Amino acid sequence: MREPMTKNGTRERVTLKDVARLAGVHPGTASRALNVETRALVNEDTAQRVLAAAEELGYRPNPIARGLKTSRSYTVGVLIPDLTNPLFPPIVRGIQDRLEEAAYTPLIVNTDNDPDRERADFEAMRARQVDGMITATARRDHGLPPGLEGVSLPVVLVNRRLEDGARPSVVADDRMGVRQAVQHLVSLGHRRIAHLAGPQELSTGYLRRQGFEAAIRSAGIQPDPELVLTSSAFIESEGERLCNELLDRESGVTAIVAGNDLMALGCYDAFIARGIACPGEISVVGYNDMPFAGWFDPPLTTVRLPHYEIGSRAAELLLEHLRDPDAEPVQVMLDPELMIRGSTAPPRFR
Amino acid sequence: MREPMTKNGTRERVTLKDVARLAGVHPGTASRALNVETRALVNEDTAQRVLAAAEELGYRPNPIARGLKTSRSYTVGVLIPDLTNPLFPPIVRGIQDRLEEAAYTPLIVNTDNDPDRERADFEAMRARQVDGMITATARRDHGLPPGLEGVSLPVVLVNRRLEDGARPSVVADDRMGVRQAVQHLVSLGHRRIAHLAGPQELSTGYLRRQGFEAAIRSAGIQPDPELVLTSSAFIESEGERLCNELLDRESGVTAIVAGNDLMALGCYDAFIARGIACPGEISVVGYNDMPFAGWFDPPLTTVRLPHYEIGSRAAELLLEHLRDPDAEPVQVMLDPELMIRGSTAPPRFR
DNA sequence: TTGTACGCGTTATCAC
DNA sequence: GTGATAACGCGTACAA
Repeated sequence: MREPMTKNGTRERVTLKDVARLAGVHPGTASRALNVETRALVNEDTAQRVLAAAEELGYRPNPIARGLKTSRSYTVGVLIPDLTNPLFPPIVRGIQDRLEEAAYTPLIVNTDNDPDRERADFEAMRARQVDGMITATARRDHGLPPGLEGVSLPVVLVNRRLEDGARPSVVADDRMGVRQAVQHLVSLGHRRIAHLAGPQELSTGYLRRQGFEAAIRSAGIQPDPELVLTSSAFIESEGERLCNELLDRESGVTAIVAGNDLMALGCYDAFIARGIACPGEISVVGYNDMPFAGWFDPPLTTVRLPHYEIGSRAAELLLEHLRDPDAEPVQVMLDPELMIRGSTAPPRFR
Repeated sequence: MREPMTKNGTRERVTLKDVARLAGVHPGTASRALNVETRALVNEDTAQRVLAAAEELGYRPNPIARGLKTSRSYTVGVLIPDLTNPLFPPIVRGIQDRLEEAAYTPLIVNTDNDPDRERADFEAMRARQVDGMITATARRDHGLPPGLEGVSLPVVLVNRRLEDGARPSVVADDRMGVRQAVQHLVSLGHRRIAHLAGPQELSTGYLRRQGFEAAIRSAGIQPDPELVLTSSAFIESEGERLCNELLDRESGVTAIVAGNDLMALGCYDAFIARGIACPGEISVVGYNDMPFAGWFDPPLTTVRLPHYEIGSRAAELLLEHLRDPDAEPVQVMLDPELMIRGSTAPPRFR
């Protein structure tokens, strides 16, 4: 396996031309032989010669040059709020793995949920000639940053869908997830169930609240506006604040459906400070099943989302859209699963 | 702000040629005017005309074409084992944030610690003309995948350093971290301290074991080979397995330094199964301070690494190297910090 | 100071 | 079935 070397020992990058020369054919022919799409156009024997030559030289096509010609970059922009939020790594992993199969490379940026930054990132990705975008940001807007709604670039939405179904999207069924949580609590005997909702400008915060209210009604329980509090962010401190507010009202709550796991942890904080036993005196359900939620004290009952699959399906939709830009935008909705652990128990009637 | 539109409403991509035509100059001149480096070569007036034209058309240079010419992509490859390992997101975040400031884009790939895959990814990145690489894989090899050691591409190592200091690197001081853990246990009164080491082919596993043995000796404790067990992976089940093995030996251990937090959790598993109280009967220290380690039962005493800073410093080193390829490779070592929580206590002498 | 011409590595469109 | 050639968008010697 000889490879061309320079004096300093570094491998020169071997180009199509080198392969063609070694195979004794024209570069154009080599290109056709190497490309699966066009291999049929070339003689079987010569094709094999070219392939062998490419193998021997360790030839790797240059995607840059290819992109210049095809006006495709084989690159996909991925907009996520924050990689250190444990929600997103599995989603990103799903995206990457699926994309990689198709020889696409993801360009990942963190927007920190800042619309301005999202806009800037979006432009930057466009400048980099991305073939499409996957946005895992969850603001309840048009899917694209303000002012860019009309841009004709394949975009797949994650965690969010458009009312008019104008863009393909992959979401988990938040209504169903919350319903499972509520039904679980109801089956344990709870009737005074509260919801600490996430921010209503995020689709997740909004839908889970909707789902909560619907589930309460369909359980035959009289909805009580006092029992639904809304946070300004999906964070622990907000969960603690709202939980304290709720407990101050002495409304007889026996169970809480938190907007997500972090807010559930905030409830734990409040319980400890007040000396309330969980699940003895009050039950809590989280949302997301973040890593190691089963190791908390008590182990957290929560709703698990198929994060990895959400990512891989999103990549899949984008790839389909790239193949056939005129295809109908598909809306995928995946089922969540309730993980019953130690933070929920029958209510203790006082 | 008019932009050329096609019938279907999509913006055409505007090229240098369009700008030149509108400004009434030759594309070459437009190129010089647009490029900050060469703007001095062009008449002030014409430069302004070109800039105005570019602005009006919303011109964005095509990095693909530029890269083909300059063989620079303003792109950096980032090799990490697995994004869903909670260790890496903050590191990646640090890398991204710093790189973004310098208008570089990271290309992130997961190697799953598979040398073959790492090699393929590395080649793919090279094909994409990355200007440099950051590898956060921790195998104790040459820094580059086997067979690629001689490649002349700026590379910064994370979590690993070369004996000869041939590549810039950023690491946390594993020896110091383990020493802090051991000293903490010794100051609590422990003398029979065990170490469940990580895989020895990973630099982290290796160095922590070294650090443990050194710390034990400098604490004036007679080293006991019986008390050092080595795992095949940094995972919970391995921690459990080794912990059971250790306890079976009835060696009078009162404290364990686990190779990382997951292995510490494995110890928890073993304790629960055997009805052993932690920290009452035996203490455990983890490593990494993974997210929410303080929420475990008991809250885990562990060694915190400056993950974000590790990432940003690595990016910094790479950027410096890109600016001045002949600069001496810098080795950065950052200090860890012991987080004392609830899994450690004085030994109960039996 | 500006225009010309060429090349980067690849693919597409012609002839042959 | 294969070779020749142009073109993708840009940067840069070189000439003017």
